[in-house]
Amino acid sequence: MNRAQGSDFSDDRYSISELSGEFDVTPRTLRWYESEGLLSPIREGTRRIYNGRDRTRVRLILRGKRIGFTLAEIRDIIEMYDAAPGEGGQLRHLIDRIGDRRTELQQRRDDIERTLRELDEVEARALLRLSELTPDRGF
Amino acid sequence: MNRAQGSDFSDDRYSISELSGEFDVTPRTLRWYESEGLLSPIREGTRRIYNGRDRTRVRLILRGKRIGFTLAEIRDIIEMYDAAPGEGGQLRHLIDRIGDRRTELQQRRDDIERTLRELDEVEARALLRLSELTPDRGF
DNA sequence: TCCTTAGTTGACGTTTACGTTAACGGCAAC
DNA sequence: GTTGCCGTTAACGTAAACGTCAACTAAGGA
Repeated sequence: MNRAQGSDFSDDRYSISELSGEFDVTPRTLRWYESEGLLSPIREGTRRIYNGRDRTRVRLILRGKRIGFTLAEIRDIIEMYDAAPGEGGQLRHLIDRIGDRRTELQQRRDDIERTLRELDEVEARALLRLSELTPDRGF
Repeated sequence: MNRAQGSDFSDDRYSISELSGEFDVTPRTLRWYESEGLLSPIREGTRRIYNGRDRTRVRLILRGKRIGFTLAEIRDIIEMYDAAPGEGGQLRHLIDRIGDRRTELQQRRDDIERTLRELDEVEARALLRLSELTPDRGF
């Protein structure tokens, strides 16, 4: 297997400014995510050291934000990602939670596609009016 | 054309409690949307009277919120919907704005689909572990 | 040794999108 | 005429997600 290359290796080391620089967020933001239980960098003395797993999580967090989830929801989703094997009841519960999130996500996706189609219409009308305004002189 | 039926008729009349009840938001929320320039019900004395157009807008607003837009962004989008015919420059500007929003929406949709696929994987692993836990006794 | 750089912990400030009283107005019913 | 009921404005409160200092520390160079 091919070392590094942005894959999720736990022994990669990033300072807070490296990681915040890479994702274009402030250090404050990463500290906030940590205080909300979304990241848990190890400490070296007093300083935070992030690893590849933290880096992956930051990516997931930012994607979650783009989708419109709150940090609490994002935490909930990420926790499902690395849920321990667990016993039967827990597994069934996990599967239920996944189902709920899937329903939400599908709803959002449908909302987005409806909006996209509406924008298509608005654009089509605008293009039509534009073509009426600037008659085609056949160049 | 077929009267009423929830279509966008401007002479439909709704009180604030009717409209808020229908969409399961509080009156305060509708007043807030008005203060932010998203709704503009007429007044009868001091009371607000909403019409079919307002009703449609509430639907659009709530959909925008589900997608994760702020009210300012939603206002921006809705304003594009009923942009006046306009002259050439304005039309071209409108078309640019539509392009920007489309890019955003597509990005969000992609984020959603990535997340959906990840949840599928998590679910598949959970189902597998579950099946290992509860051996199929062939009933 | 002193300086710079990078990082730390508070703690208060800010924006968004409402929630929550408070105090009042109008009108129909009793 | 007063009791509800629905509505109004005004104003302060709140949760989320950071921004923005301030004051301090620790490590590494010149």
